Amino acid sequence: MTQVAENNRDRISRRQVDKFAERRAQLADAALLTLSRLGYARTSLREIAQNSEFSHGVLHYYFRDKADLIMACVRQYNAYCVTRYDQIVATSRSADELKRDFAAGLAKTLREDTAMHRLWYDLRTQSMFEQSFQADVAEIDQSLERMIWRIVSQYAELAGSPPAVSPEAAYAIFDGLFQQGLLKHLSG
Amino acid sequence: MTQVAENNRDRISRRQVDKFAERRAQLADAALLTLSRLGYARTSLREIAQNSEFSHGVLHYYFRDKADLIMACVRQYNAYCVTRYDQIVATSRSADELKRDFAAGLAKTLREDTAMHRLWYDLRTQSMFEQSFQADVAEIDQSLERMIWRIVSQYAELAGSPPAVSPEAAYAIFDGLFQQGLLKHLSG
DNA sequence: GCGGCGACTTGACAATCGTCCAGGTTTTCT
DNA sequence: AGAAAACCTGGACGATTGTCAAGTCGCCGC
Repeated sequence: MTQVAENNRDRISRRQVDKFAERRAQLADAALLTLSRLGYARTSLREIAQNSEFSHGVLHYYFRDKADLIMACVRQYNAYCVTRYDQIVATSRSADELKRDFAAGLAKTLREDTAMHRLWYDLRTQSMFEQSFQADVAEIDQSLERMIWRIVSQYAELAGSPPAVSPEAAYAIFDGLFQQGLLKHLSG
Repeated sequence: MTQVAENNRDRISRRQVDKFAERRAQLADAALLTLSRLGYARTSLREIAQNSEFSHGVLHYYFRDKADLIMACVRQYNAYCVTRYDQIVATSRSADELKRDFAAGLAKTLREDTAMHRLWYDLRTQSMFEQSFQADVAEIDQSLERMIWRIVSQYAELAGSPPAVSPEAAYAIFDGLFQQGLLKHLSG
């Protein structure tokens, strides 16, 4: 175990978790920005640091190695987008309204958070090659599936008929449509 | 223009296109193998050459640079998979048979060509970041869309009812389902 | 059989990568 | 205030990268 990791333990035991975790989150945010701009394959630790207000050395003070940083980014992304449509589900009064609001929400985030979405697809694809990413990516994928299922089941309830597909299929279908939309949007 | 590129011209004018193109294809094949094993982000030219029967220098003899090689790989992949299901479309006699055979074909290639499929998703995602990939990737995507549409429209004809969705949506849906299947298959 | 050209190898290059460390600065605690 | 811990910087390292030039081998026409 590295000295940094041991220091982390000490900090934790001394109730300085907050500051440490805050800076980790701040650095992970900066990393997310750079990653979404360049993609996983072209992002270096120095580039990440350059787009933050710190030097490149600090990254190994807060993260064990590059994989540790990337996974922190993935987890941060998770919190970032899971609850995005719960508001729509809660407030919609009819099936048509839900469908229209959800479609509008999808279109809006596809337009405004383009870079972040393509980063998600990038990292998910990386998990097909790098086993260490699989667990975290699968967790995010499942939470996205649950999010879609909340929409679909609420829609079915408002429409008065049971959903036609399984949660897995529903998520896969919406994801496929969204990904194609993203591809088309990025090429004009 | 590099000297290599000028040499290419000369070779072309001397009707030695065949040998040159053959070796290019052979090297692109070796590159596809390595790419599907490691993914775009972790594949180096030396690694590609090591998994072929040549040295690393030869790659710059047949390809302008790394991007040129990667794009040759993408184009090679195109020919590799576009006509995969045409046999099924041509021989199926009923809607149910078509559905069953197509599903079986999808499942089989998902199992047997796993690495190649994840490479396709990797390269398609890279095209979201690297503009130089966009044109070729979009062309493959469209040919895949046409392939799916041949299936869907044949199915609709056999079933005696018009297709329920557009070609773009049909492809996006099948692609989403296949990609989820691939993810699940790669994690167990 | 010999000169020249195409095909390929080898070694080197500058750049960049992740990682680590020595030291300086700031904060915290007594 | 002074000591100790925490935080951060900047440079250095070995490895690896894409690229390229010099050189070797073999084949074909003259």
